[in-house]
Amino acid sequence: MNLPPLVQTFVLHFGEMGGRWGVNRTVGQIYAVLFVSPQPLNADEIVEALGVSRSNVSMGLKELQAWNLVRLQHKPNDRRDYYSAPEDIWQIVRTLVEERKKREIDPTLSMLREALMARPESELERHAQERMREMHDLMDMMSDWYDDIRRIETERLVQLMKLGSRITRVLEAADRLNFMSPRKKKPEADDAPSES
Amino acid sequence: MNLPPLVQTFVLHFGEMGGRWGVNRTVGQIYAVLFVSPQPLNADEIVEALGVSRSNVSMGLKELQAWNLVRLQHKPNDRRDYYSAPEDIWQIVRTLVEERKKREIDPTLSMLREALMARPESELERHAQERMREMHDLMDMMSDWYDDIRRIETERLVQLMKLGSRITRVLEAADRLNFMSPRKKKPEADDAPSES
DNA sequence: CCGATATTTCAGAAAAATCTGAAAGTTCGG
DNA sequence: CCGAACTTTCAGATTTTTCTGAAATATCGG
Repeated sequence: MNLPPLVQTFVLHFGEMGGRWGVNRTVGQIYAVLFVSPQPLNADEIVEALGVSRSNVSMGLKELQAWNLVRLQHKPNDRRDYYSAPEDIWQIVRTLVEERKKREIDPTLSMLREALMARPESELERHAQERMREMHDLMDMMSDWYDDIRRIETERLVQLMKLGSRITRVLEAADRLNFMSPRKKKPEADDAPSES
Repeated sequence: MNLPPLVQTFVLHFGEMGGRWGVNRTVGQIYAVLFVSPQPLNADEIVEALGVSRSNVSMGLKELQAWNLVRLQHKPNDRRDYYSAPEDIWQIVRTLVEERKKREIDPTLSMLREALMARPESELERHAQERMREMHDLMDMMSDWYDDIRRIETERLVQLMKLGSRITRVLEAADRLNFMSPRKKKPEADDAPSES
């Protein structure tokens, strides 16, 4: 591997982490190199940087394209393909979340939906199905939530995150202002309208 | 494998998914079985259900304990260990997020912090470090955000999720009402944390 | 169409992970 | 302290995943 130590540590770490994130080590390393590179790189430059085989890089780039994590571009008078990671790191996060949802959540949701159609034949199955329903409902709600907030623009998202748990105070205000649809919250002990 | 078809599909699916989530197939399957089981199970019952070796189950259960995903309990007049998944599915989600953060985010953050200390020796390193800083800042913010919202109680979280993107409307109100006071800077590594 | 340049495919090699059975370890009542 | 009932450990077998080199395929300017 032919990289300055600073970059090498970063690349190796992403290689390791890649494993936990559903891609192999090489794919993780390729992405790390692209991420820190000031310009787009072609496949041979990546081979040079990482010291893995050309074919391995080719497969890795293909996988990164399947994940929508890299952009392919060309230089004038150069037939080679050049790849880069998006400038905007928030865009990267969005893509990552989107793709992981597509690969993990969506298939699980559809498996659960199928399972919930079946008619339980025993008490054991009845209980199992009950648990699956809980899981389905939770994931379904998260899925809806994601579909909703993914449309919020980045700056607003940052604002929300910085607000953190103080959001709940805002939520109390929301209750009072009836921002929320049908659900009604039980009022706290309040001195204004006391009966008995 | 000795399970009703309904449950079997669920268990096999979680075996597959387990791989993507940093645990092996057997661990995923064990958890699936515990999740749908009406009572706690002992190791031999799991062996029976999944048709894998006793030692494999033993290692799987050990790993699930390392993830804090199972509870160990005992029955009167029975020396065997009985395992169960928590009743509360939200508790399961919280644990999963907590542990995944611990294993993926935290190590990455500390690698990045290290890398940001180094002095860049070239333009290439300078740019790489710049990108790492972007990544660090984003992850750090998410980490702070998580530390903050994890303390919100479940019911409130559900309320927030149901609110979805309408939260931005509330946020506009927040701007006007000046809810956003200057945020307390998080304390640096300090081993004598004071009560909230 | 040719030859040069570039990329992809893929069968088998290499490496990594998972799983197993046997043995060792632990804990208990008596 | 013993033996029965359980659990854990671990070296090697098995399976799965990853990686490579060689061959095939594609694309371009001339």
